[in-house]
Amino acid sequence: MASNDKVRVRFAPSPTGQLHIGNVRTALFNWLFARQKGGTFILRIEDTDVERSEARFETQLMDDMKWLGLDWNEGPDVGGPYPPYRQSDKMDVYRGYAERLIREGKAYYCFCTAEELEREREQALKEQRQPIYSGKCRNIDPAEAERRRAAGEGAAIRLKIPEHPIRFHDIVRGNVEFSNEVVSDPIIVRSSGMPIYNYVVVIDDADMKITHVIRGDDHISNTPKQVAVYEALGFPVPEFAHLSTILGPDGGRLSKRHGATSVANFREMGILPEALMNYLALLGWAPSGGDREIFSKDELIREFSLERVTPSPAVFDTEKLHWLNRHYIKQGPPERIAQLGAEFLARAGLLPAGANGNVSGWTRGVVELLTPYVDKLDQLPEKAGIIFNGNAKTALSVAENAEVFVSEKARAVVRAFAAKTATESPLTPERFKAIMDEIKAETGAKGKDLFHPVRIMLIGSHSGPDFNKLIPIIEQGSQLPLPVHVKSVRERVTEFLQALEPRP
RNA sequence: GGCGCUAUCGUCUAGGGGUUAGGACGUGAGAUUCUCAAUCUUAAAACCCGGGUUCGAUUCCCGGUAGCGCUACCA
Repeated sequence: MASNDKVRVRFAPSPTGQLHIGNVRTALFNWLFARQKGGTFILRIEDTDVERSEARFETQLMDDMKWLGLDWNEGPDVGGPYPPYRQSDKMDVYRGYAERLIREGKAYYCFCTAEELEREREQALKEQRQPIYSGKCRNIDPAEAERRRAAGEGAAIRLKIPEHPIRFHDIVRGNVEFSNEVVSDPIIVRSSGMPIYNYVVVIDDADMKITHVIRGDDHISNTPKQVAVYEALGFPVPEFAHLSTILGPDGGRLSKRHGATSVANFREMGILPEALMNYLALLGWAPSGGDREIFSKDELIREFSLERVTPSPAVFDTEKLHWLNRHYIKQGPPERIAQLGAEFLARAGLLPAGANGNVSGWTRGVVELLTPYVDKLDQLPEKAGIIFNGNAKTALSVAENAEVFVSEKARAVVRAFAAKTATESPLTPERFKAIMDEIKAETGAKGKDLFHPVRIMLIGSHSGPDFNKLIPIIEQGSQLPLPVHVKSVRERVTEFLQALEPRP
């Protein structure tokens, strides 16, 4: 291909379900390639399977792509110079090309019924033969075929596969060759008149001047058929790049039984789009040197290269995705992370619903306090339990906690803390520190013996965030009108002491 | 069954005719912190098997094995 030819690539999903993680990875690689080359990224909807295609999936798919940050230059919603961008709107075009192929003797009508073909296939399998089409209708005289059709006989259209091996170049895998012995004349138009994927995909790619076909490697065995269509139609054959499959932990194709598999799933879990993009890019691609893991969108665009894409399948590693997500949660703009985190808290009923716009300083503080403890944002409400769900009895019912108070010293610490904070409302971190120092001196407790009892009293666990950050959050929260009341330090202390040492 | 694709730590990968085979996630240990998380340091951990080519193969070639895909009037 001439170097001045503009790169044109496409992502061509079928709107038959949620956007799968493997498919977005394909979309991402197409997009990165296009953006790097200053080319065009096209979105095309492949909905020739009317049985399974649904409009709602098409809308969601676009939303998911936008969320990830993938934008397209041409598509069903934005148009472009080679419309239509939805296959169902293009039936007459496919029909026209099919008629041309028939006229030129490169395709023929096949009158075999589905049942007949099924029987032939079974027979071939039983006899250990290649289950390919017999070619029975290949040599029917065109005039005869036309007559039978006119008489109302149903017929599909088949393409004649050439008598030579079919080879093509793949950027990821090198040269690939298929013997024509194993490729039977494929049906390109059903007897119902609906064209078949392997046929329309070629017409669309050719019509849209696609220069590089980047797609999943489940298409690799279909490629010879498609190359045959290109050649029959006299279209230039594009470059191919077949991306490996994404596997689940058990080595099987990543599917629902492995858990989250769609972009929507990850979004709902509170995976940041930049984390997902970064992770997906690393699944099958690595920069030279291979010693960097963190890539911003711009860095990916700059450094991505199809030549460096690995041909081998990759197991999806949720742990690594979480690691990247934690990284981006920590590194991301605090405003934005707080906003996103607040949405999850609001959804759980902990914050007023519709807290859109900018979140309050307090909410931001809550998110920042809890953020080091989560892999993904949907874990925030549970972690926020230390702020919203303080309950002394529950805390003491945990064996680990109860054990601490077997010690008289621990009880003394708690009593002293209660006495000293009785008049402190709100308690400040400075006063807290001073009080703890006093208790340390008075009771002789220090380190864990000093802090564990207090921590259990305040948040129901002996581990948790830094008191200096925690206490202001609790005290301020207790003053706020929230759907779930945040107990103040005073309330917590009183309640806890009552539970620990009930007094009439 | 046939055809195709693939094969480096548990996982993602870098590398490449001679290397202490590098990085990251995860795991173990240590440091730090009142604790946990985070952070930092550190350790263990890999070239699928068999032939061939070669002075020398993890690397190149062939075969095997395994995994995955295709083998549709699905996409």
